[in-house]
Amino acid sequence: MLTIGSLAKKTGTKVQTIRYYEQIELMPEPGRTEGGQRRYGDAELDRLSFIRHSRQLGFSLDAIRELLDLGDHPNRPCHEADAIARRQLKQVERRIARLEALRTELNRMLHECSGGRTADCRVLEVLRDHSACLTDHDEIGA
Amino acid sequence: MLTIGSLAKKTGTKVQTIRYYEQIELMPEPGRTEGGQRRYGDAELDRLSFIRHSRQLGFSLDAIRELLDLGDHPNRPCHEADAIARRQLKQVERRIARLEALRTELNRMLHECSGGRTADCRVLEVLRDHSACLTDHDEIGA
DNA sequence: GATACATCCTCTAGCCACTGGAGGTTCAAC
DNA sequence: GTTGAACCTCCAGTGGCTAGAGGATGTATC
Repeated sequence: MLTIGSLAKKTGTKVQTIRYYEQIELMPEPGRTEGGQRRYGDAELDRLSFIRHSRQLGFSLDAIRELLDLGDHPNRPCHEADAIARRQLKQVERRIARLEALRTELNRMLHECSGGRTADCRVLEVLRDHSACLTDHDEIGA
Repeated sequence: MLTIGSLAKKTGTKVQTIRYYEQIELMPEPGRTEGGQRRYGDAELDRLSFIRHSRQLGFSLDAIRELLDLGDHPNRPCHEADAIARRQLKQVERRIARLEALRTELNRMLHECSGGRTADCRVLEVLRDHSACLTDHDEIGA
């Protein structure tokens, strides 16, 4: 039986995060001691490990909820899990493309800056004037 | 003189976002009509364009605050703006590296999945067992 | 059995950067 | 004068946690 603290340590999660997962019903309500402290078993350890690992791969909590659900039905066909992962991959690829455009633009900006007064600063100038940009970058944070 | 709606349209910002920027003092309080509606001039248009463009390049609102401040002091040396942009570039590069690792892992996961029952699903299995991963990916969302 | 003190508990609020909605007012055109 | 789009303020919610207050519990040591 694990306390919330040792479960946290084993999974690299913060204690508050575990309680948060319980609150949003991503983790089940665990058993308690007489004094009211949470105690966890192996099932919970596995579940939390799954969640954390999925988070590290960038899945949203909603996607993880779906994946956990699929894992509970071992006889269902697997293409749903596949689809979720594929969706995640697409999102990652979109983000990479976008960040690469930003990298290009930032590099160009920095490259052109000669290091004089801010009045002549290319960095500020580019930011002031979008038309000085070579790349399109319309969405924010995508 | 622009209404908040036309300023929004010109800069590709939502009306609420402009009011939000005013609230956090990123945009100044504009003049008002007798009836209390906001009216904007060219200075505000320029400032908001600068802000939006910087956001598109991924700068945080705090960084933008600094950049705007620098723009107001044309005789100060420019290396501060440079440093902010360089910091931003570093962050973008870190994110790209991290996302590329995720892409690799997701691809591998999907590639190994043969499309049977969820009980045998490689996707779920990899998520269950971190040691099946080739890459390290310890931070979340970096 | 007492004491120390790390860890646990609940509850509330905050982070970022917005976004949406309720309920009411103003502006411009016709 | 009337319509109706656009404006106003205020409040709450998003995702995914994180931090802190103020108090209770659990365990090791004496």
